[in-house]
Amino acid sequence: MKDYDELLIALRRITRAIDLYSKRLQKDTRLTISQLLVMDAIVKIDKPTPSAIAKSILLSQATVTNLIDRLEKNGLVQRKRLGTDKRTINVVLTELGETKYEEAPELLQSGFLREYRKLESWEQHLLVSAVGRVASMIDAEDIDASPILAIGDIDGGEPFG
Amino acid sequence: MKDYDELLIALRRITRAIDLYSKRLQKDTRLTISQLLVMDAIVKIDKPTPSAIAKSILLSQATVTNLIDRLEKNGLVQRKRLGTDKRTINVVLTELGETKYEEAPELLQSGFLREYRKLESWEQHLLVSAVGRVASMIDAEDIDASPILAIGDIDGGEPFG
DNA sequence: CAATTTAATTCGATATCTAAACAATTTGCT
DNA sequence: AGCAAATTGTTTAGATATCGAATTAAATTG
Repeated sequence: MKDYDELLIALRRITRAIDLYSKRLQKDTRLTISQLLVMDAIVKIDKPTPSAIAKSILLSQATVTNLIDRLEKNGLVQRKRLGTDKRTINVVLTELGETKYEEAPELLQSGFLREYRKLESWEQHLLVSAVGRVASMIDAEDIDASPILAIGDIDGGEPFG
Repeated sequence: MKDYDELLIALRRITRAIDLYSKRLQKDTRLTISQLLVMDAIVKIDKPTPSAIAKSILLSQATVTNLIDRLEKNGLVQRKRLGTDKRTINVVLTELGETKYEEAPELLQSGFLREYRKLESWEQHLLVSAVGRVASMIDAEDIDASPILAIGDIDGGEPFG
C-alpha cells in the first residue's frame, strides 16, 4: 500500500464521477460539461476566440476546436470572422444556444451541491483549500504559469440559492 | 461567481494534470496510468479476470477490455482461459510485462510526491480526508453501493468474496 | 520579400462510457 | 432429464473528450 494510494483512489473517484455526470448530462440535454464550459466562456469573454476560450477553461486549442465543431453542428454556436486579423475567429451563441445556455443545468451533480451547501462556511473553505492545495502540488510541473481560469462571475441569478 | 467555482477549477486542474502526466508517461514508456493500474491489478488480484480488474480499479468492463487489448498488443499481458467456466478469462503478465511492471514509474507526478512527502503526517491526512470527502459527496449518486477500490493492500483482502 | 510567429484546424492516439451482441452457465418448469 | 429463459462474463460498436504534433493561412519582422 503506497502512501499516496488513498489519495489517488479519491482523485479517481472524483474524475470518474464528473465524467459520468457529463455523460448523463449529454444524454439528457445533448450537452457535456466541456461543451457547457465553452458556452460559458463565450458568454463571459469579451471577444471569444478559440484560443481565448481554451486558455480560460484550461483546455488545449485542439480540444476547443473539437468542442466548437460539435456545438456548431448542433446549431448552438457560430464561427464568425469579425476582426481585421483574418486568422482569428470569434465564436458567438446562436439564439438556440442562448436558450440552451439559460436552461443549462449546474456543472456539478445536484446531490453534491446540496451536500456542499449544507456545510458550514469554514468547512467549505477547508475543502476548497485542501483540493486547491493538491491541485497546486500536482499541476506545478505541467503548467508553469498557470492560466487563470475564471468560470462564473455572472450577475447573481441563482437557480436555487 | 458560483459558490463552487473555485472547487470546480481545482478539480479540473487536477484531472488535467493527471491526464497530461499519463500522456507524458506514455511517450516515455509506452504505458499510460490506466494501463499501469491494470497491470497493478493483475499482480495483486488472485485470479484476475477483466471484470475483477474493472471492479478493483473502478473502470467499466469495456474500458478494461480496451486496455487489455492494448497491453496484449504490446506483448505485456496475455489472455488465458484457465477455469472451468469458459466465459471467464484470466489475464497474466508476460515476462516482458513483469519486467516493465518492475521498472514502472510512480502513478503520480514525482514533483507532487516529493512535495507530498515533505508534509507533516497530519497535513497529509488532512489533504487525503478532504479529497476523500469531496469524492464521497460527488460520487454518491453514481455509485450507490460503492464498489470498494483497493489498489495495493492485497494480503488478505478478497475483492469480492 | 523571405523568415518567423501566431491562430486555427486536422490528424492520429488513447481513454472512457453505455448499449448491444455474443457465448457459456445456471435456473426453472414440465 | 431436457430444453427455454435468465443471468453472467466478455467483447464490439458508436460516441465524446483530450492531447501533442503537423498543417494551413495570415500577419509581422528583418
